Amino acid sequence: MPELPEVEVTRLGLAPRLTGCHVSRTVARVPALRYPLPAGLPQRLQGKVLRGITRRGKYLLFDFGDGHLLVHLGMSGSLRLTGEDRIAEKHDHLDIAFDGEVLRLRDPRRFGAVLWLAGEPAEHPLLAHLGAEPLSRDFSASALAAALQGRRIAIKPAIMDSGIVVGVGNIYASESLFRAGIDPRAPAGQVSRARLARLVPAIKATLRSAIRAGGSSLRDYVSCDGGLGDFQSRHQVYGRANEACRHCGTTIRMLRQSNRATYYCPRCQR
DNA sequence: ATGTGACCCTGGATGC
DNA sequence: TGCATCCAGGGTCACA
Repeated sequence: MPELPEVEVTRLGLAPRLTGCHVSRTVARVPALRYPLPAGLPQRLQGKVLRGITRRGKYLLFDFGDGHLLVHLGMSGSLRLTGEDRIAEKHDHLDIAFDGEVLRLRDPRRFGAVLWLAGEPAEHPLLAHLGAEPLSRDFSASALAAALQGRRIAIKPAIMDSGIVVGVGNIYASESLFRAGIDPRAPAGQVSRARLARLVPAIKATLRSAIRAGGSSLRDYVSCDGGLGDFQSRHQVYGRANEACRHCGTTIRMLRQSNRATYYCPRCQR
């Protein structure tokens, strides 16, 4: 489920509940997700105070003062708050108890990651080469134009390249290109400046509106087993192959780019 | 350097 | 009902 909006909704839900709380217990139930879990994590976290939660791309960073716990939710991960007595279910891989509330990581496909970062997070190999934050001022038409200069890759996989811009996953890449009226197959380096000047705000607007949609179910999300917001009901093209474009009625098409499904309206996106 | 495809893993949907 | 097949929101890696 998680693209950037889902990760941000998770952060917004957890931060006010957990910031300033002490770790009373940590339980790891699997040795590894994508990577081995940090050795001695329970001992390391014991008694530590959580200073805050930040996000870089789809990575969450839990600041414990002398280091950060990095969490990535992969394709199927979720973080929920639950009671101390709630029994862990299948795929509940990690619990961190904070003064009575338990932060629980569930990830059926185990594509997620949990790492301990002792140093400056931005210098960690997983984070050091990441591109612009899409919701920051740094992500502008001119910055995107510079990053795409001379690139022959199609624009859709280009905006999913985390070295260019982070957090634009498969759903929101298709949705943003629809919103901007750009053909997903267009060579990235040849998309005009005027079109990039539409695409950048389209990405920002798509992500922000998804965050707001997730935000509407925020309390449920954090307190029980998680509604995911209703953004999917607003999808213009994603998952709508052979259905009518909501704007012009043309049949939505699906194709594969870099082994990922791309959805687009051949009339609205040229 | 750049772009593409295989792959990590499990579960749900679909079809026979 | 059971079984096989395909597909999935991410990211890394090997290779052309």
